[in-house]
Amino acid sequence: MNLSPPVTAQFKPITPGAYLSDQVADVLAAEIRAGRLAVGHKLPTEAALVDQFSVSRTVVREAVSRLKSLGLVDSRQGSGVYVKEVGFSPLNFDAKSAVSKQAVIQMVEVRRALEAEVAGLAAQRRTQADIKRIGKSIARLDKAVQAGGDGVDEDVQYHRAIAEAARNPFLIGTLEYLGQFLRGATRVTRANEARRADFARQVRAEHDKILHAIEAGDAAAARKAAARHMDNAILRIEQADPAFWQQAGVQLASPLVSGLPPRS
Amino acid sequence: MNLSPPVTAQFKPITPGAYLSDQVADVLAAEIRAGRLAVGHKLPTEAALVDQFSVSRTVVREAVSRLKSLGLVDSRQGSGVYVKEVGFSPLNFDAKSAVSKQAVIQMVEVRRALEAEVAGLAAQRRTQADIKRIGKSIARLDKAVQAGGDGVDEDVQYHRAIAEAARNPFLIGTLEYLGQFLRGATRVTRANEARRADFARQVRAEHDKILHAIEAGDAAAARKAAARHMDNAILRIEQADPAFWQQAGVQLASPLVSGLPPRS
DNA sequence: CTTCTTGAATTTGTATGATAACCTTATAAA
DNA sequence: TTTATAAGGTTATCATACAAATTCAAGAAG
Repeated sequence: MNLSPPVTAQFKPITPGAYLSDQVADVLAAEIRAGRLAVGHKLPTEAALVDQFSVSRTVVREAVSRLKSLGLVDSRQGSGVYVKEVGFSPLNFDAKSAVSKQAVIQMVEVRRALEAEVAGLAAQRRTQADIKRIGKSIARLDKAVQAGGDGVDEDVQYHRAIAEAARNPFLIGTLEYLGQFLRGATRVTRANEARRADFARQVRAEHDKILHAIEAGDAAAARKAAARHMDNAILRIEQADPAFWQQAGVQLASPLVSGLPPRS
Repeated sequence: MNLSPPVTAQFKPITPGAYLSDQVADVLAAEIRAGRLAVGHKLPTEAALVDQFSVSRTVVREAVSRLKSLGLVDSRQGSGVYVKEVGFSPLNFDAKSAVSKQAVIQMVEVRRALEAEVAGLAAQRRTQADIKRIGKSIARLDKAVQAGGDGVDEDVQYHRAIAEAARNPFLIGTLEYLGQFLRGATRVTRANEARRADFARQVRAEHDKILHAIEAGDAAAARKAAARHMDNAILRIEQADPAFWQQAGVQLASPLVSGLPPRS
């Protein structure tokens, strides 16, 4: 019957001092990565782990919970916790890369490809509700701009609304990932636009053009409009305040003091 | 005094059906990523969260525990839970996604966008050395096919050679990331191609067309050819052996590369 | 003998209460 | 002003109980 668990002996010093759940989670994660708990196999039951580690069930459960969020295991109520097919190495650009102008432009090149695809798919798959959402997001952007805001958040919302119309979670995910790095640059370029009414009008026109192409179901036009929008974004970045590319570097390069929370 | 917490109102439907801790963790993670819980700020206390979500403290603690392992927060006993300086959260598609036909097609849609961009940029930026490398990779692919191999590795090399000509490390990185998930599907489609000489010829012609457009410096043609190549890939996937979509899960195991977020 | 049902045992999910360890703040004392 | 001390708040851990889902074996039905 008990053919699965390699019976992980008693692997534990578990010293007090550090959090117990951390220690248990680390030990279990190490066991899995070392292959001593092979994929598909069942972990010892919570009760067994409680015994082996001499900790409470609370600690064991929190540890397992963390393994779950690390993607190392899956739990099935009534059955057990199983080692998952170990995931793929995640995509993780160097955060420092995000601060050079060249890197930002390169990332926008990636985004240009994705935004064009998203717009094209959205044109093919959009519903009336999608159109409405996108239109509303443009309205919100206008409102924010007129109120004197930079409209960064609204701009993100606008692009997200289009992405959702494309019905492709991987496109959405990848774009959001890129968005993390481009947020700073977006803020600068939008601030730039705010200073120049012609820029603002141009951006507004670009947004409208994309929406209309999507509404018309014209995938080719939507792709072209979205790509154009990103091309212009690159131009606007290149014209942005050069000072940004210094100060931003400093701000992001500062060694984070993950220890203490800021006293505001 | 209580100047920090943005008092996250009551943000919750929390429907039963899925695990409560998952839902709470998702909501909190979304709040943080959306910036409504700014960095350095303190999360509501466990007691407050219990009230707001109407769940037990067990659930809240497991949810917070998962946020910790995601690197979104840090907790300090006796003080509270604080939103951490969010490093950029890596892109990490669910590995399970790689085995459904629909998901694979959606990923190829992402890849279509990127391959088109890559081809276009390569056409603009290629050097003679690039052309030579790409041509060689095609030759290697031919050789592998004639030798009876599936040519998966050579196919990857071919696409990588083009990507390098685009001179954009982020494009390369994103494509390689996707490649992890699509490797299994690629193997099947190529096996499919190997069985049908007309398919093999078609693929070979597509590869040549991309290369020639890049060589000619015709970005538009290169984009179109690459997109076409991916469109056909989707068609070939749809015609692939349906049995694959059941068994596929088994062979996806890959050596994991310490995907753990840095621990303090 | 095979197949299906049923029910007990197992296992994870959730709820609740209690205690310990640690932190923050206010107050009192020097 | 500075330092101690006390009080309360907050997270960490432990313990217990029940709910929900699964597993498995015994037994009934064919």
